[in-house]
Amino acid sequence: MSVVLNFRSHLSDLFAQAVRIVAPEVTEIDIVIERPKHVQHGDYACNLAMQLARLLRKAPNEIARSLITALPTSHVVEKVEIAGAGFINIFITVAAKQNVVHGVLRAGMGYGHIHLGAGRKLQVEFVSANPTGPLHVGHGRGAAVGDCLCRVLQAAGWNVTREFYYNDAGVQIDNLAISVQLRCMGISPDDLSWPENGYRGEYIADVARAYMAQEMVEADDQHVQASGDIGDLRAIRSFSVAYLRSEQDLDLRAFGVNFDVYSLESALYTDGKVEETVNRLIASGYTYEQDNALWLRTTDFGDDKDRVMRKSDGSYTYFVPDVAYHLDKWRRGFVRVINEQGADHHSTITRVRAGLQALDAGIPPDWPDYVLHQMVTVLRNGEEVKISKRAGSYVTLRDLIDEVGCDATRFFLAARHPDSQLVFDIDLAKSKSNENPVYYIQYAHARICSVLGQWKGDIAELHRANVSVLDSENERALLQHLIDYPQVIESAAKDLAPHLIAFFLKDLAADLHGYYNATRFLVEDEDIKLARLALIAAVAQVMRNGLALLGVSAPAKM
RNA sequence: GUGCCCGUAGCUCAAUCGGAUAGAGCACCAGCCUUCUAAGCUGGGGGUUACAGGUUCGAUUCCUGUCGGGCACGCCA
Repeated sequence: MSVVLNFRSHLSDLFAQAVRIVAPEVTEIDIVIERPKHVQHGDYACNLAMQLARLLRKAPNEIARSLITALPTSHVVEKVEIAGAGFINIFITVAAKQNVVHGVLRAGMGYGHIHLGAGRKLQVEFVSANPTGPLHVGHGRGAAVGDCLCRVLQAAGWNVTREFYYNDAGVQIDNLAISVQLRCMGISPDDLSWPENGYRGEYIADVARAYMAQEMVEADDQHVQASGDIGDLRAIRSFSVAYLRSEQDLDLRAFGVNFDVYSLESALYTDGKVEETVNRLIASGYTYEQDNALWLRTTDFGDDKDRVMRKSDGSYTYFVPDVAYHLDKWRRGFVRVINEQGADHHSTITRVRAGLQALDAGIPPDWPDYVLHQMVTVLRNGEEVKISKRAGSYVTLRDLIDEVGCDATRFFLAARHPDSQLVFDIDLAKSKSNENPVYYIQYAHARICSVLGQWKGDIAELHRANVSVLDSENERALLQHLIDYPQVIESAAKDLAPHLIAFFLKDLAADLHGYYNATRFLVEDEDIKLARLALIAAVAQVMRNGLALLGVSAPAKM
């Protein structure tokens, strides 16, 4: 008897065959196999009969009966029932469910990996903070969501590239260079001569000190030696950018986020890609000159007004290198690109897509994809920590990692739907108590490790456990969770919603704690003992796999 | 004013391309440690899914409007 690990796709296949017999004229129909909320509705449910009712002009119940008759037999199906308005409820045999324990133990770290992406090239661009200051909580959310998304998509079979884009060529960088230069000259933001657009944060003084001390900084691909020459704005500029990039890289590394590719806006200029993009846009006929500037008719592609490409001073707006950058992504062969950004950048979506359409390069109109996360507010001692752009003060990612820890910070930032505003309660994230979901999950894993450690047996023995004795309510619930795990990865990957992993793990941990309290594992009966240990070993494996997707550790002891 | 996102238990949040009786945690109440980690478990109360319509077998989910919160509306990024 073969072990079926993915019941949903197995059932989907069975129903597809049934449809070919019952309604051969219907060729295009989505077969939805869902998990009912209530146990009396079986393990899986199919609404096919209701979907077909209108097409076939027959009563759903009648269609359901025909479908069941036409359904090929399967050793994993215990029985099927018609219920409600025409749902077909499917009950899986207990033996098939119990076998998932062996499936998980055999697959190990690979359990839950699916082939949705089929090895296709996908790129996620995230964080992409300007090198003008330290990363703050908002960037942290982008880093956590983006990185977890990458891990989920990899588990779903995509060939994922993590990419960071530095806007190191615009007006903001000029402001940065001037701010550092002023600090080098001993002028502070309190001074009346401090420019309106200057950066006021204390970190600017750190950059200035390092520059004056002729320090050397390394940022990924470059080494920059400070000359200490106050008059050399270009030198100050490149040193400042390298310095802040290097700081950001350290923060990200401490956060467990590693990028495969760093792209620099400045490189798009030096490589001629910006110029090429401009020429192509002009050639496409969507541009025009007005008010001494060059415009792109983005309104032809759904924008609410046309956008300036080349300013009256001759330089380009940020949006031109953005288009050039995305054309480059397309040429690098990414079938799918996902840009994870703060929602305050949402207006760029229409613009970038419009620019790409104007290129007439065969790029799909809805390419690239976007995941936008909403704002993060930070709570300390029950009060909101206000950010002050004027004073340049805010809660940095580094502060959070130092104070709260990497695990809790990642979990809190990734465990909510990106679309909803997030309140980061520092005291809650720090608390080592039952209020903290991170520890709740990790504790479940540690408890299992502790039991397995006291057993002192060889894990390989568990592969031979007779799992047919696993039939209590707690055991059934845990088996079902193990079975659901690959499906959760599929949902998270399809919906670009990594927070689903966190909720799954909370549920799994709750069931494990319940089981732990209700059951003794190290009992006399060898069969029962091995079966129970095999089950919790499989649970621990899935917890490790799931936590790995969040980038959160799975400690064996707490 | 226009566009996008959000509105679910007192609080923080879920809800499987529209599915069957909307779920967790916290807080509150009552219990469980001489037995594998009590950072845990068991039970209890708590809802007109902001509001009003519409679409259909069926709506927290889709559409329209109203109210409330956030963000964006630059030749900044």
